Amino acid sequence: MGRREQARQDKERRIREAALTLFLEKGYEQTTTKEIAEAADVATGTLFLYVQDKPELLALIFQERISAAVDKAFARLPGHRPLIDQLLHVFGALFDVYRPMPDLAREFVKAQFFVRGGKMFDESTRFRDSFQARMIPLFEAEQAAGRLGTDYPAPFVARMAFSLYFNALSAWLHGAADFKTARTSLLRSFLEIQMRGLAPVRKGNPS
Amino acid sequence: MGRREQARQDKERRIREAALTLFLEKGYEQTTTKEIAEAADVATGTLFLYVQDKPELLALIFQERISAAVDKAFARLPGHRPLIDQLLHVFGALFDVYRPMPDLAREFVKAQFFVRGGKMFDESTRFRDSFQARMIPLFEAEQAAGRLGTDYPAPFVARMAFSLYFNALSAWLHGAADFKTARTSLLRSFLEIQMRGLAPVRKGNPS
Amino acid sequence: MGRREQARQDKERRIREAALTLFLEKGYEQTTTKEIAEAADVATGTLFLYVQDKPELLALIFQERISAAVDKAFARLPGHRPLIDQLLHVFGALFDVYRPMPDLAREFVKAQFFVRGGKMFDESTRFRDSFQARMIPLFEAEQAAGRLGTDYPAPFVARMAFSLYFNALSAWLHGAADFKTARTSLLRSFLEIQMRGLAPVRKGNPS
Amino acid sequence: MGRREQARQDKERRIREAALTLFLEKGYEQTTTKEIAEAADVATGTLFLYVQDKPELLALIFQERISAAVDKAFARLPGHRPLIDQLLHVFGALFDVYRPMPDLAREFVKAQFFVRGGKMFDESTRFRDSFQARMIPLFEAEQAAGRLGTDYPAPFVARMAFSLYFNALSAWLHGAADFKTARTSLLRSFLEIQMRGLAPVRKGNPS
DNA sequence: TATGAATGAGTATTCATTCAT
DNA sequence: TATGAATGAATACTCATTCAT
Repeated sequence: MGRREQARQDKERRIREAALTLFLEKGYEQTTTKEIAEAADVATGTLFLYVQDKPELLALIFQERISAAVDKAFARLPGHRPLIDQLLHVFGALFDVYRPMPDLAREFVKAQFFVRGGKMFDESTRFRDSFQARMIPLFEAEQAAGRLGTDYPAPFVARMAFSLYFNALSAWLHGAADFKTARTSLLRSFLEIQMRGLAPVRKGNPS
Repeated sequence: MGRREQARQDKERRIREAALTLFLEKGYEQTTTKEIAEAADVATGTLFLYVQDKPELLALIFQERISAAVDKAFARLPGHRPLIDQLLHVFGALFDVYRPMPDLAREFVKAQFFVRGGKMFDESTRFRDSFQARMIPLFEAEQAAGRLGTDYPAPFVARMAFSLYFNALSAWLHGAADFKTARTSLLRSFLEIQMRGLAPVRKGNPS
Repeated sequence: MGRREQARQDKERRIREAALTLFLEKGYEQTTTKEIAEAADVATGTLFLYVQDKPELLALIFQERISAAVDKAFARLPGHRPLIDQLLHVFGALFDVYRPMPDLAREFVKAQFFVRGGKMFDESTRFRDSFQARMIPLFEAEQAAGRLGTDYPAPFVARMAFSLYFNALSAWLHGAADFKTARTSLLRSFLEIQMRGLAPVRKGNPS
Repeated sequence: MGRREQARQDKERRIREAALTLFLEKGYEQTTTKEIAEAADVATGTLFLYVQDKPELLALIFQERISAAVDKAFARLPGHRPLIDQLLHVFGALFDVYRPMPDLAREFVKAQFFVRGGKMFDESTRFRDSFQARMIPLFEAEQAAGRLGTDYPAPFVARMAFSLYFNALSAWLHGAADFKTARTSLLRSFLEIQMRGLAPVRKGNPS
């Protein structure tokens, strides 16, 4: 029971590590699946029992990190601080996952963004959905506290926030902004404007 | 003089038309440059006197349409209506360019978005810049009229607006929203929120 | 006792049926042994306890049918009719086995005809031999009755007849003749000529 | 003018020779197209400007030889001798083409016999047709001379003769008969029987 | 008998692009 | 300008078969 499963997990770990090492060393395109299999000490065919195709190796690498980062970010959420800081805290955690490997990150984002259909598309959709789902309560709480208007439903708000994060991330990945600018000022400005735009309409507002 | 130039333009037109026809018929990847050359009735090598590489054929197809659409959109700008309607008018014109060929549009966006360096990257950057430059006056006018705050400079505002447009477009291209929803309600909501978030802080506002 | 054996036969039947179904549905090459195993509800490895390799699945399908058809054909041999009708009766039975699945038949014939060595080659040789052996008495009887010359030994005659059958079959399988033409007129003509060519030299024949 | 064409023919020759050499050295399957290209001193891609696929390299090798052999055989036809000797003369020429390279011949025959559609299928059909067409006059002459019956049209007779040749050839290629037996006695017997079977019905024959 | 995870061989072919003419 | 023959890089992935359990 444990034996079989353990062997499996061990193999997957070796594959993941070999892929990461080689991708960082030689770049994604320059690395062949055969090399990865060799480095992981499995047969070429075995690799494809663990992933469906090469791009999925990227997913294998990032999804684990992203999951962990998101879990940690939500666990340590600075709930006493303004919403915008909480958002920056969470999105910043994502930025930090990508930071050490911008080239690979670009490949990963590209693969997720432009591949249609397939396991990877599904997983990326699932991630986005679940991520947004975890943000919704934050917006709902803000609405309940009267600090956020209710003209737009919380899910829509979450989605837009994610879009803004994605734009800031892209700006960095494509060289339009350096990491710090993108992660801090660009993202913050985007979210500030969004939050302001969603502020509740004050009663008795002099027109 | 005109003779030479005319022949040249005629060839380019044939190439552009052949490329479009074949791309729509068989898809971008499935179409070979040789086929396009044949359909355009030029030699294989001649094709590359008119474009630098295959992706540039996509650009050839879209840039012309986009330029025309943008020029027309700005020429017919409904200046008397609220800014948001003007923005929707302009961005909507871009949506309409892509509408008849979503698959090709996805390829084009992908090529522009994820290719780094090269003529195409430059042109795409130039387009974005010039497009945003044409929007800046709109925002400046709005600021001058006191309908838009000055916390954020107009260029930044224009850039964010473009990002929101791009997100709405992507939502359609990736099947997250149908065309009408993306072009109309999604884009409008995004921009509404942005505009509200950028509203000037009213003086004498009771805090 | 019966239990074990019955289970075995049941599995083989399931494998045979799954293979046939899938081969007809998707074609021989397009069907994987894994799919067959799944459809037969056995493990991938189990399949290879029942056949040695993939081509043998073809044999499994055809040999059963062919054996039955040949047995039946010889059992119902129209012994009172001319030899040529008896031959057509027997060869026709083979044609009828292949008729419902020409594509698969082509694969089978190819595998038998061009694979050298191996179990399948042996079985195919054995089949041909035994089949010809069953025909030999027919020719011998004809010779004994003085209706067939004795210049060529009956085994040789049987072999040539089989060759002619094979040619007619091939003509159909390769599209040079439709089924009916191949099975009826082509085969009949071939055999008629052969039989005439083997007619006994009449004594006292005026030269 | 001659320059271009000459270069082309030279390249084709080099490819053909390289292919033959390597096929004989290492076997058809064991030889890679890349090796052939290298040996012929052309780029890998260039190879495929001269043939459509690997099997066609076989055709390139054999068709030239076969054409030459057939032309020569018909040119030196022993017209004064019995038809059967003329047939053996022609078919024997084909046997002799294959003799020095039985393994390659088997591959070639297989490729021709079992590939459906494509350039090779067409060429093989064309060859068979044209070959049979050249034999037809022989049979017609025989019919005109009253040495061959007219029950079966000459084209059909030619076709059957070809079938018999093919069977004898196959017998050799598959090890059922050695070369000499197949080429001489097997083929001769087949044709003798056929010719006798097609002998004219003698008038005034006592029934 | 049965399982099913693991193996690993194995290369023809395309096609964007160039460059000698 | 135009031609079109020539170039050559470049690898992910399948799947029949095996074998440790």
